[in-house]
Amino acid sequence: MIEFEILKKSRISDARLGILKTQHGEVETPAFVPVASQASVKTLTSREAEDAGCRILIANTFLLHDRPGEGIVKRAGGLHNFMQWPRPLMTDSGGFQVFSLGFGKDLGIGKIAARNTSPHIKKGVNPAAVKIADDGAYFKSPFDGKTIFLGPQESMKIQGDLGADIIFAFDECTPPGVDRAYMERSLKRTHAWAKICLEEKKENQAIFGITQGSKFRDLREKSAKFISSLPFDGFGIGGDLGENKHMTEKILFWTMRHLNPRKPRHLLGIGHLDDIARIIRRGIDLFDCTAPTHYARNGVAFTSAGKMDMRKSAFLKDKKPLDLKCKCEVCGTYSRSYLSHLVRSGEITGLRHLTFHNLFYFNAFVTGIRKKIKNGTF
RNA sequence: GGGUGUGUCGCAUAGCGGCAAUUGCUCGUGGCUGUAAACCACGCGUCCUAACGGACUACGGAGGUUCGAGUCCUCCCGCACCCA
Repeated sequence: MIEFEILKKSRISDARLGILKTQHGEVETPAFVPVASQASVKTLTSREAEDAGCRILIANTFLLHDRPGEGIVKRAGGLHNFMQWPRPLMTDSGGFQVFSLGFGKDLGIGKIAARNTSPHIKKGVNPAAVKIADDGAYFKSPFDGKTIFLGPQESMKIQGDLGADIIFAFDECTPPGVDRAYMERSLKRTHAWAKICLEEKKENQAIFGITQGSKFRDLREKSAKFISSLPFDGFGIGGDLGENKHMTEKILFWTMRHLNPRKPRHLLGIGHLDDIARIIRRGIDLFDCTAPTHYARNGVAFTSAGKMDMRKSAFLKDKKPLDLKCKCEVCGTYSRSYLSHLVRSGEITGLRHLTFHNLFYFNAFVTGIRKKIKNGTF
């Protein structure tokens, strides 16, 4: 199981400094949780992920269930052994795929939608490739089209077999644009599933319950209160987060004060650089995001000088290191020119270098914030 | 010297006489927040238009046939292969 110790609370914000203790070691919080959906931080070895400062990763139930299947992982001795990652691990429940393979795919939107956010998704409407029912979600696999059913029981069984230190309850991650009636019904399901997850999960695993509610204040509050009333080991804040960052902050504000303050809070799927300070100030302890790894593979580096698109030919003539202030191996070794060349040539090593740097940069960024909380300036 | 092919927008390709012309790559621009993502979208002859759209110039070169030619014919040039 886990223990969560809060070492310090900020006086100038809701930020807190803590230590999350698991059977596979400790994580200083606030912490960034890099995404290793298919039991891999794409392009990196597990050792390299550690070298880039990663201390905890999150893998994905739906994807690992689809392939290779949790049985393979279980027989390998669990996820830690399978991927040779000795440190703490989380698994997401598959709830995100209810969204990403469903309305997310249909509408071409993310969790924070800049458009199409009027409440136009009505109760009873289902996305094309996911049918959401009271007992769970019927997915059409994006890989071979076969039907995959995932409900709270299934998710707990799979996550039990995968064997991460911390698992998440199975929820419906709603898209931006659900109307109130849709959200009310969805919340009933997510809450019912939360209780089932608590009953079904393995004893030696910690479980975080997930709050939902879209952008409806009373539903966000209701969900936070309900999930907090259950014996979860921590909380995930999920679902769509409004049409802009201002709304995201409001949603966080409505939610956070109803969550048991002694338990860790994980903001699911949010963590662009300009979000990180804000959400930590709101009291978030953990957050995962695909941005650093995903952008890296699309040629973009995050640096102290801002986002840098290494696909641009202009960088071919730039002999400076990627980030002049970064202490990572990549910045200490290679020029922008070389990295740009690798990216433009489609060399996989270029994607590795950017992934390594981006993770190092994100982790260092959060380490910097922890220091500031420690010395009282954050 | 003889024969058979073949030359299309940077490269590679498609193209029953109605075509600014297919597709892939390159190139350019934009996007990516619990990863369906080393991906996706758009653009890629020139000029005009806010836009629908329009005008010009284009399929090795020069002629020709035709209402109309990248597509057919003749000659020339380049390339490939085969026979001497």
